[in-house]
Amino acid sequence: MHSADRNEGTTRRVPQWPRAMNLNSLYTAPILAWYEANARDLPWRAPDATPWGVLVSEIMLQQTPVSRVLPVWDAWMARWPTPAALAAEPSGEAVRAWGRLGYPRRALRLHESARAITERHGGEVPSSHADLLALPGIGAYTAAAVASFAFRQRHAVLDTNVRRVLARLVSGVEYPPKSQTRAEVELAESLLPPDPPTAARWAVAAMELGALVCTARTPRCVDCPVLDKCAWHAAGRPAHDGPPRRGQTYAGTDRQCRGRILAVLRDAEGPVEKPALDVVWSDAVQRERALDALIADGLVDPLDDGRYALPH
DNA sequence: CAAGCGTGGCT
DNA sequence: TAGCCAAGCTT
Repeated sequence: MHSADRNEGTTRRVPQWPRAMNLNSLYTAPILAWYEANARDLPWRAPDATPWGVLVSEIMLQQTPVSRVLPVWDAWMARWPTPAALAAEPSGEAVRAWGRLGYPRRALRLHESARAITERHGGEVPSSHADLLALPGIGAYTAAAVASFAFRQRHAVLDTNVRRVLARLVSGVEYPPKSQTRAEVELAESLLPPDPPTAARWAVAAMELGALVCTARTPRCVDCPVLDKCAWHAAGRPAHDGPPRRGQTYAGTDRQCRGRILAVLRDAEGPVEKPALDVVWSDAVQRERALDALIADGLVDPLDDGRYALPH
């Protein structure tokens, strides 16, 4: 059993034929058609969604399921319909509105981004990949996603869904490598339709296929529009070989402790006394370490009077 | 570059 | 049930 397309090295297959003739239309046409019929009706995909709404959704969706993002996104956009509206508030309000989405540093960075957009970009979300990438909390994926979804530009939008789809469809393996490779980026770029609006459509369609059909655990291959072209399916859907892919325990970690401390501050109307934080975690050493880290991260503000609050 | 960073639903 | 997993980023 040889993996035909493992590469990772120097031998990179460069398409010798014109872009419009290469693999891409083979995969893109059926997936685009599938998307037209099966796309979820998400508010940040609505025709009247703003670039700011798209940006907010992308940050919230980092490592977080759509179902949990929806209500928070709705409330967020109602309260802060523009970057300037959010920028005018203390960062602690962003952290509070973030609720239980998790990874609350995202809220802080989104607030920082709102201020940067207001100050450096006249209040308009920038459209260039480079300008987006320069904003805090925005990496390669999110910059490409916003440029593509909000501004209909042509970018390889390579998230966990797309990486998995391409791993199966083209490479014939169940899961992509643990960390993104150059080869994956080149593959994704080679599949991009030439026309920017179509490329943008393809980007969201490939993601949606990964989210709804080509899922990590139990793929619904019977519903797949490119099953007949899928290398993984053709190979008999071989199981992932190699070391287990993850393993993040949560109970008892600093993360859980941080979460409990921050929850107290989110749910409080104003500053709280130290004992109110102490009761949420019995191990004092770990608790103090977590609190110090929260302060260092800017998520908690230690007041002069000894109380604690969400940041300004 | 591997590790750290929340939370909850699903199997 | 206890992992596995979810539109990643930063250091």
